[in-house]
Amino acid sequence: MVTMQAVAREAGVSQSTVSHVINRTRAIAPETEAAVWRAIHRTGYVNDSIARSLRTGSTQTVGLAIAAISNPFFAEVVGAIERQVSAMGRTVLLVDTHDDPERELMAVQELVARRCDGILLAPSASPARTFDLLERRNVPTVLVDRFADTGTLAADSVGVHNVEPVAELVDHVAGRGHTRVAFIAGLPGLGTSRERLAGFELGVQRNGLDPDPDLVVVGGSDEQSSYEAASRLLGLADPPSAIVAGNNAMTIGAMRALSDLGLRVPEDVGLVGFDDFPWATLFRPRLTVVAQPLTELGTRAATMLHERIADPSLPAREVRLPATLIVRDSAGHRTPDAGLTEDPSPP
Amino acid sequence: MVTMQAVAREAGVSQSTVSHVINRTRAIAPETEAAVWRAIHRTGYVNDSIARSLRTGSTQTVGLAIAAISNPFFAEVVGAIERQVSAMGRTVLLVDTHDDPERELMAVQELVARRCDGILLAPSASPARTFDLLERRNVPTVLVDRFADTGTLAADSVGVHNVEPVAELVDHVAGRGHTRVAFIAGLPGLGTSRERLAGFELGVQRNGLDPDPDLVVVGGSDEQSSYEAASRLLGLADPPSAIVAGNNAMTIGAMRALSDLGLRVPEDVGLVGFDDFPWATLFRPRLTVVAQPLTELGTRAATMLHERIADPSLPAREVRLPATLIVRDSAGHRTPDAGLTEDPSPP
DNA sequence: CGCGCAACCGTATGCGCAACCGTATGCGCG
DNA sequence: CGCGCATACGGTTGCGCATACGGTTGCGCG
Repeated sequence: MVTMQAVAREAGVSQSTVSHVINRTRAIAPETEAAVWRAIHRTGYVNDSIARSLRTGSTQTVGLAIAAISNPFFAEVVGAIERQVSAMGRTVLLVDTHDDPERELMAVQELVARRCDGILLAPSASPARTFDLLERRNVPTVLVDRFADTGTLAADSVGVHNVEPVAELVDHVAGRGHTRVAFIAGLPGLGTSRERLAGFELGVQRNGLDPDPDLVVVGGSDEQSSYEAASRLLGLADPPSAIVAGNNAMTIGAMRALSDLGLRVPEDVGLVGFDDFPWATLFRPRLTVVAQPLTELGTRAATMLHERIADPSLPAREVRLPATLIVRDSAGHRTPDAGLTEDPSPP
Repeated sequence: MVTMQAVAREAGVSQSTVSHVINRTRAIAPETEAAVWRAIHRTGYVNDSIARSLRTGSTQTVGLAIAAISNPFFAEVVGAIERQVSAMGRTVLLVDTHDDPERELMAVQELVARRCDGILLAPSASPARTFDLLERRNVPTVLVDRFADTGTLAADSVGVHNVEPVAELVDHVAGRGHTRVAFIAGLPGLGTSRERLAGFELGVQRNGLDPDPDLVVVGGSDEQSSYEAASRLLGLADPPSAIVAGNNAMTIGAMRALSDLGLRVPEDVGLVGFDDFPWATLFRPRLTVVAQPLTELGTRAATMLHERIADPSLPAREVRLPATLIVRDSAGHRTPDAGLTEDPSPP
């Protein structure tokens, strides 16, 4: 272990001078500084941030607690977060909550124990105890993607508008002539699930569609349970003519179910969903979806956390980014409507 | 900040007893232990791992240095790594190398400074200085995805076979009747680029295809430069009738180029690539590709690092996982061949 | 020539913890 | 009764660093 002591000995100065050279924290004679740098390079010294952290109380670290890192949706957000956090001089500690309140609590505990300067969290369905911990330990916190009732915890939130975009998805489907439209909802309790369901109900209402409660099923936010939900939907005595799915995995699940049932999209059943896909234009059918600004989501979250770390007394802020409807082919062609974003990619 | 001291005071014992209770590191009288735990819960104490790390010299942390976290390929690997690392009681520190030797060095320096117990690295094209650092600091290292000459650094490597699978890709294309087959190669210097190019050349040779050097172009491993490479290829006086792309992003780039040129796949030009896609079966055309076992890649890498941390004197090991050809439609239908994995998904 | 002040540098301390070492107590046994 | 040993616990140190504080120069100026 090459320590500052060793460098100091090598350079013929005291350990404190080495520290000051490294941190530019007081005036140093040019020759002295040069000697120190030379010694640093000769010895291959790397400043030990563990010791530094213990001393300063700051780890220059940000905790990122999310579920399903392998979901391409989160992947892009994570990428943007890493970029921004690192640009602001910190490092990302990555933990997976697996969308389970218990594991979320443990994950955040881990981050707290590691003295992260702040935490980026995509909260699970029951984040109360996690919020408790965060508040007791005064950890600057920013919620990503999902909104939640933070109680007395002063945390910022960054996400997209969910209600209106899903309603617009329903508008679009209705405009294509569908009247019995179903919704595959996400994991109950999640902010996004709640809001998107509300958006669906708003859309059903304002388009005068069939409000049959049988048309709303819980998809559990993942592909498998959505597959089952869609199968159930299509098994109804009076099945829907179109389906709205609450996120990307559920859209795929529904897609597979339709395919296994020998149903074509959009000829037999319309299918639209929340979340766009990388390379979505290569899909057949080309899915009509609501797309989120993933990169901005990550960047904004990181920036806001940065600000909150700098001033923890900041009032809680809520940022809603726009989610935009991307019209492609999967809702059918019956009544081409106008005024919407048409995807410019090749057929 | 509630420290061990505070807990000790609260419980009426010494700080050292609190430490021993927490770490189960010596016998404690049941009542004493209970009192300590009670004090811990009352005060909301969380063991400070910064201080512990300084003392023990182990951070229970693993550094993960890769490029382009937002690439779905790496996303799945990262997910698997996080799962495995966390299962083995450590936390992941995430840094992005951006595939640039300079930034890679800084990223690894960062990880070393944070005293990671070990490092998982997807090496850039010129990793020599990074390897130097790793060796000087004796950091247990495992290379992921890309193989590289580690010199005197005793690092393990985990990746897939590249040569034979790419050659099989060429076999397949040749079997479909193509004779002028082009290759879009990845960033020069990357182990994967080198090996896949070798695989292509092997395939060209053993199938007696046109060895025209103009048919091999550098795609830079990303979508944009592959787009340009593919455009150049199709602008040739005697253009290829099929293209093999070196990774997923380059396959997409080529796809877009063909599409913009008004060329259909596979009718006008055949296109196959390395790396499968999530939801690849929804693509039209359904791409024939070589798929990597991403989850196993991550899991194995994490496990091997674990073992190397436990015993740093382990000899360097190299693990090659199988990459399997998944035949779909994108190379054309001229001569259906047999004996290969047929993708079972719906047309 | 000597004082003051700036420029430069070293000494010493403590961050919170694990672990070494030492002490106290109780108990069995010769 | 006293020795030896096991059990239970506390005091103390030092991990590597940042930083408060103090010391030592050297130089300008009256």
